[in-house]
Amino acid sequence: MSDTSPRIDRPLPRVTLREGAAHALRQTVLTGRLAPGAPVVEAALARSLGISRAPLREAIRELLDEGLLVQHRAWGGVTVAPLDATVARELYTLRTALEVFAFEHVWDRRDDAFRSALSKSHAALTQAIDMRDDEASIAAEFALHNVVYEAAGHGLLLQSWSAIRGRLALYWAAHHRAHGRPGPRRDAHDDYIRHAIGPDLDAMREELHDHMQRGLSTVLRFIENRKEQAS
Amino acid sequence: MSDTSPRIDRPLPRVTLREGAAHALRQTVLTGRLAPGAPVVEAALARSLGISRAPLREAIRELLDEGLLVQHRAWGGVTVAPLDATVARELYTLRTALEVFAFEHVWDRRDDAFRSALSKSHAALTQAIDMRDDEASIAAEFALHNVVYEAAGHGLLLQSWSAIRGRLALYWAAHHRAHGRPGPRRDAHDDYIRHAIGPDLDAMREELHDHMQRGLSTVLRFIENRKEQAS
DNA sequence: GCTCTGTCGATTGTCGACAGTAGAACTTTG
DNA sequence: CAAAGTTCTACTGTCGACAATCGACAGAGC
Repeated sequence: MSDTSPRIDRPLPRVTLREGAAHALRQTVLTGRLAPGAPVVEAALARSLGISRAPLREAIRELLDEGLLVQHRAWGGVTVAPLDATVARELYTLRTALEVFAFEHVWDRRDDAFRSALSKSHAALTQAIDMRDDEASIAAEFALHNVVYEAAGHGLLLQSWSAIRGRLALYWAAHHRAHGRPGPRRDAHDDYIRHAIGPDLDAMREELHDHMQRGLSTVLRFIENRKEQAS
Repeated sequence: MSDTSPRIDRPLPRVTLREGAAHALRQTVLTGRLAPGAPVVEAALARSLGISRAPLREAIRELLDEGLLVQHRAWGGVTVAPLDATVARELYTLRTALEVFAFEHVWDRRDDAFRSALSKSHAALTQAIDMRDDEASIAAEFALHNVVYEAAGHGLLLQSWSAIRGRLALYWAAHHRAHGRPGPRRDAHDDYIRHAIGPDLDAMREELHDHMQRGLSTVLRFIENRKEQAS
């Protein structure tokens, strides 16, 4: 029983309107077309997407769980999550813990595929920075860290990381729009990669704390500037 | 401008059908009235709850995010999450990391209120075990660990813990129904409390790893027995 | 003038009905 | 009898309309 049909890598995603709406809404938030704090009105949004409110509501619930939208109480309406220094600090401290955990898990299982994926994504990040493509830089940085989380082979960890990643993207994207130069510095990940491939796990732990601390400082400075600019 | 109106403890909860349905469905899963692996059919459930499918669907999405339900693909139908040894291992390893993180955060801020809440919930747990009230034992153990997560004052951590807690409850509840004696051993948390109040953070870290390892072993044994019993 | 109350418009929460899909049951065909 | 094709059915995904709720505003009463 040979199959004459061409091999398909994976069944193409039967996309529902809810999934499409969630994706579109996510992009709208991350590109800032809906600014932090802006109200999200169901009827208007549904009309603009050309769908009914039912699937859109489910998509909104999805983004609420991701932390990109917030709802204060029932019938209160939902808004885009505002930028907040406390949340930013929590993002980076928890992210540090998760990434340390990821490295502890992957450490003894690091193979050539891991090292190659790491340096490959690092090269892509460097190139994106060189080309002054800020949006690509952000995506590349996510991809770089994603390599580690994927390699850990820990489903629950991956899920927790995803929950954080969404919020993080919100801050980076806002930063990106505010300045012309939003992406990470060109050499920001050199030490990170070096230690990630190296032999010393403790050194990697320390590097992670430093790396995150630097990232957090940048975000906090941005938030502070933004606040006094608003006043 | 003194307020003459009577003091109200808290604004009465404007509960929506979606919230009510989510709560009811969660209880149904955790009490095993819907066993792991069982299909969840919208129309039937909505009828039995006396509501329409729209709010129920949103409630189902909520439980999907909590990991209590799973959906393989669109139009595939959702089922109660099955018990799985790999997921159990992930639950306990990640939980260890989170709880270590929580203690690191709270360590220098431990005050009398913290210590009192801890010993209080420990007493409640011991009492529930003595009274052979298994359901109360589980609730009390959650409450005990919750004290730590709350005290850490880290919103994002609390959220990650909640995501894990739901799944954990699924395993504990199944274990609870299978055996007559499901709750933790009477002295299982003695060392935990002692170190949590004590001066040595490193000792607490080690105790956490041991504590979780013991819990994981119990759950894994249960899953294995369950599997061969099914065959 | 100030406070309270009733009303209105806008928005969210809910409903019943319809359309589309996947899998089971059945029929056909070699 | 087995394999492929064809209905059938139960279910999920989607829709438009209705009901409940909130915030703002205007008018009544003091």
